[in-house]
Amino acid sequence: MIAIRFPDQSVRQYTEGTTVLEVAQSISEGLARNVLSAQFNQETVEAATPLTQDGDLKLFTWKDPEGQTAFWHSSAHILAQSILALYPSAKLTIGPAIENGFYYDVDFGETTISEKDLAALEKQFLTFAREKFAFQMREVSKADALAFYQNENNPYKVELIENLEDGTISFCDHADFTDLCRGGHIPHTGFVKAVKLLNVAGAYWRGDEKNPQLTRIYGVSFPKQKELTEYLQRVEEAKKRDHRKLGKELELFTFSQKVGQGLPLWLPKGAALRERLENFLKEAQRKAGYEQVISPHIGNKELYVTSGHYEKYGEDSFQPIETPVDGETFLLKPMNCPHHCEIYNARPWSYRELPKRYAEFGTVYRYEQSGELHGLTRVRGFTQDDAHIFCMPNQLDQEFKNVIDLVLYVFGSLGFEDFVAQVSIRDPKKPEKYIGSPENWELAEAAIINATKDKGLNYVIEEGEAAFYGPKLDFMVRDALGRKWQLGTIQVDYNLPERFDLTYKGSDNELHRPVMIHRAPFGSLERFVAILLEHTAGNFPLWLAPQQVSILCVSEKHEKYAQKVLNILENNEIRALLDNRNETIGKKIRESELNKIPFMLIVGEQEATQGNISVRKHKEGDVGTLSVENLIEMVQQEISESISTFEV
RNA sequence: GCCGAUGUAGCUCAGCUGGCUAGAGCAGCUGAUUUGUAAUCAGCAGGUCGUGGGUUCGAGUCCCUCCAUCGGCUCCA
Repeated sequence: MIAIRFPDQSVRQYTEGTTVLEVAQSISEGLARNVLSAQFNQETVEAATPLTQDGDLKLFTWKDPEGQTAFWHSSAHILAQSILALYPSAKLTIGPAIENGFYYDVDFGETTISEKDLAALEKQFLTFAREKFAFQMREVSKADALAFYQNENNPYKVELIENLEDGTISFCDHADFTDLCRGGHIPHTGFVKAVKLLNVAGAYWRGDEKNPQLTRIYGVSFPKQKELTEYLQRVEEAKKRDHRKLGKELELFTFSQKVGQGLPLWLPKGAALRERLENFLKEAQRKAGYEQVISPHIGNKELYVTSGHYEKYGEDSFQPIETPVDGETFLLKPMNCPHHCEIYNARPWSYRELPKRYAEFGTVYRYEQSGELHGLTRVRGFTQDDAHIFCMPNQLDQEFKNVIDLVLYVFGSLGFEDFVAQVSIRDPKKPEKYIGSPENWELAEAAIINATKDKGLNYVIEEGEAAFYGPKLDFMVRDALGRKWQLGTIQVDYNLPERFDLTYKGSDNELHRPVMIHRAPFGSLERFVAILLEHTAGNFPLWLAPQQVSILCVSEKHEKYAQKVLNILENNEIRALLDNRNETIGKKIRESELNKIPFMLIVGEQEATQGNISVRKHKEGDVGTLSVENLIEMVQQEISESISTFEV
């Protein structure tokens, strides 16, 4: 007999060799029907796995992330089987479960696969799924595994197996289909009742641009048709919050082919919104001891040679600007740091004067590859809410933590609670990507991790995500479709101070090297506005709304009174607009609602005589008749509730 | 940059396998109407069908080039 302990700490006895599924059956038939996968003593096991020793067992259903992973992983197997059924000469590579579904990377040789081909694959997929083929794991020797794929003439699987240890290799069979696999399947294919193959994309073998490009087929599957329908509806809903769509509808920004791709044009409402964000941050930074500086949009090539940016990005940048006579070379400013280093270098500093905190809304230009441009989130010209802090090494920890506070204040004020703090460090396998000494890198990485820990932030460490000059703490936020974007960033840099020979005179009367913190709470105004749009669906907090109030005249007769109301609001710093067009009140309300204007004031005969206004709130409807003074209080109250001041 | 898809009026879209002067709604303009909580009515105007080439008696429709956009990959100082 073996003793199996469950997550609720209860223990049951079973005969040795009882399978996971049988254990589930002993608890309830319903559970047994729904078990997708399991964990035994921290290891992933399958429903058919016999248990041969005492241990902890966790059973996963569709409600558990582990259950979904097994479900989608298994779906990838069915997809691969379907691909081979329809394209016998296709070569399979890898096909994992992902956050929302699964994919399979396939070398189709000369055949091109397009989205038109997915319907046939889906049909084949469901045919196989309905057969209820059981997934069965088996151990294979490395030699046998290699022989199997050499026989299939599949160099990709051969390469994968060559990198595996003999004795750790397993295959998974279902029906007559076999795949190299570590395990973690649902009991049989019949659990998959609905599938949608979403799109095809090119993906480089092993994620390396130099390797051949494979065809990736993305899909998502569910235990019930209804869940698939709901999923697709959610995606459709999310698309309505696409910042590109909202930006156009709300007249915030636009793009022009004549101006150039990736170069946003801010319309008046968008520019005003952006200006308010800038002022909001400027005010907080003023309190936090920052000083505003201004630097030009171009810089001498030597500046970027010194910083190391030229060597790293020169070839892939906008190409140099040559002057007509002197033969000098300038570059469009791709980042502000070198300029700020030279501002620091404008005079000698005493340790008594540090830290220096130079802030600038600096517009920079980067030649992003055309395929990478994406609305406002990835552009070729954008404005960073940049600042550089020059401090003594013993001030680094406190300065870094102060910046964390500032970023958290900014995120909190704008409702970004769902961020991931990501510590971006070097890729240990690619030291050639980074400048500076390993000792300084270790100092910088330790500084970030310690400060982040001390602040009690939950964080994840991502290797290979550091900047070439230093590690970062990045604040990642998702867009409407769940894609992650870096907004806020804080970076520790020991390298640029050396390259620019930055110094301060210490109490010992010797010259010392300051440490530099690069930081941008928004990241860039463009990307921040984009993500803010997707989060709010254009319903900005009142203090940010391009237009806070619209005054709607019932008829042109009441225009004079409406004008008076408008003047009072404007005198109280409320952004209001008068709609005195010859249209019905219903139409004016409809348009104000569509424009997501927070307050609508209906002004007609009654209001003009009584000297009050009828108030309607966006998405909420009629809130009754108020005096103008009460309305002003209401607006001011809502503003002060939605934004707090920054306390140092 | 690479893989796949898309591109018709300011916006959202229709236009079947190539065949009359390319359609609709909204927005715009003109006029009527002077309106009470999500679209008043009528009329008018608006398109070199992304660009350049080709096939054809004939191209919005088929083929190629380029450009832009969308979904991925790679990249992101």
